[in-house]
Amino acid sequence: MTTDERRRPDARPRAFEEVLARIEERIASDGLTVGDRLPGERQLAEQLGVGRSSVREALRVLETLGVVASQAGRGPDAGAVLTSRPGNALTDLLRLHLGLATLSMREVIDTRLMIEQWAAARAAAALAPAAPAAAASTPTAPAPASTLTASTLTASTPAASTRPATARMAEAIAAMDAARDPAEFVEHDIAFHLALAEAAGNRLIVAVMRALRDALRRYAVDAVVRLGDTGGLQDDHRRIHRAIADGDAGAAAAAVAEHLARAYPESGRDS
Amino acid sequence: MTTDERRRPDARPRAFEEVLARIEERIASDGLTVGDRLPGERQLAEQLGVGRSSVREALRVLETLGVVASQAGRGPDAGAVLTSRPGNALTDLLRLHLGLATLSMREVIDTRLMIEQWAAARAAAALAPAAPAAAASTPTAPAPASTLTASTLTASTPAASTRPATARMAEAIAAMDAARDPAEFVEHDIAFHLALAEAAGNRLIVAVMRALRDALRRYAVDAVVRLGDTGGLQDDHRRIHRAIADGDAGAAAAAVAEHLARAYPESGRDS
DNA sequence: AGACCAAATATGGTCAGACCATACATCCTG
DNA sequence: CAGGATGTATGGTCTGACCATATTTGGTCT
Repeated sequence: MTTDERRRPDARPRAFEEVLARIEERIASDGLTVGDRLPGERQLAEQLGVGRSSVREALRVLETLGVVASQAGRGPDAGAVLTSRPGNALTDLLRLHLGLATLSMREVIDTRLMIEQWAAARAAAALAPAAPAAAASTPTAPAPASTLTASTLTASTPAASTRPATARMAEAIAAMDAARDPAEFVEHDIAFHLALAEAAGNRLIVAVMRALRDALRRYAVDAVVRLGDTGGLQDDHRRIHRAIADGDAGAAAAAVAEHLARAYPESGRDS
Repeated sequence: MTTDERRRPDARPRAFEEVLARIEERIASDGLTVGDRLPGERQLAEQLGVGRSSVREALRVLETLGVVASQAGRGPDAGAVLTSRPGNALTDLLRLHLGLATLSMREVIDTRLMIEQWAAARAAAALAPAAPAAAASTPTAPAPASTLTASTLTASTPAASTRPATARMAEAIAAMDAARDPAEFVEHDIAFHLALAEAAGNRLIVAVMRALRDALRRYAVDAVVRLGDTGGLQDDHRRIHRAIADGDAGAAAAAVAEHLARAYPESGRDS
């Protein structure tokens, strides 16, 4: 019984893979960055000595990975432009693999818990006035995390990231107070926790967090409905926000842990 | 300023996107799982009323996301088969976005640190209640975490996951002792840390960890070369392994923290 | 001149058909 | 019955054509 390994163990690379490699190579060597345009499909095909369809397959892969975006027509924005949207790829990845039962909801939730706690502590530490004088740690505070412009990573919410993350957390809390139904509440809840992740200043974490929350959206709505009262959750949110704004990493982590225990009471086993 | 948002704000879906949706729908409704075959490209094209090239683009996307694998020829394994390899997608994602400077090495490393510590504590906790016996012993009871068959997620190392994760950790330590050069050492070091992640029993974490380590491979080799002596690292590895085998979450987390401080002494640098 | 409208053009999106490479299935032979 | 020759289904690739879209260009009218 072939466990695996049978899939293309050696096989000579397919044409589109060659194209993929050449484009990646060109990005690295020519120092192309976000916003730059790639040659047109026809031109690329001729340059690389392959058919246009192979070029298109390669571009499709790059688009899936959030590296390029194509636009028809003419002008500066037309053609394949280098972008930077790993978020969608992660979201698709989670959704599909959850559908295939390769991943369980439990695993996704656990991962979210891990990130949430780390991000809270990290965000608080980034905003802390001065280091607690702990030898052999934290050399030079690199740019106040919240200054980080994660805009290039935001998937479809362009408005975000214009203000400090802590401010957006406060706004999200207010919006949750005003929410009229669970779905709306969850929407702002996601914004709150996303802002929390951004406050930690790590774009990879933000992208993963966004994908996780997207995958858990429905689940979260059900949880809110089941809870009924969102007062406790809001108390938690306020406590988390305050701890981070105060730069108290310990309190932030503790507040998040409490919040998650409330939101995901059943430490349900696998599935 | 083109903040964003201009890219396909509404635009009617492209043919391959429709195909993608239909295939995903079919997976969900027909309850298809890993190992099942999809109809041939020509047949799919006819069923969905699109050209074969559109079907191929959709399949390319699914292949990129690690959901299908195609094989030419004839027989039971030919055609597009549902698989489960999110790992490659994550690896490609990281590599490309690192190349585009969308992500910095610092962010990747920080993420790795987060996962590593969480996994260590989690792995220890998973082994704590039931069998606090020695490592690589008593594969009897269905140990909560280590029993998890992550085999479906392993990218290209099919041999793994056959034995308890703690046993593989021990083997990796031995292999590192026998390593003759930094590259070889790092190879087994990756195996060690991957086994650690697997011991935590979360396939998503394992997939992410694998991608992170792949992205950091070169960086890790340089670090080992710079360090010169690997004795300290090995002491750490042994301490981590023991703490996990003993089910001591606190000690495991502490040991990992120490190890990482040693492996990544400085935290500047990016790119 | 300036404003406005029409044609040219560049670019991705899509399809149809052909042919090749691969690998199993089938059948024919000895 | 063994073993090779042939058949065939499947992905891989190329070519060429045409459509849709959006900018660029240029001409025309006021």
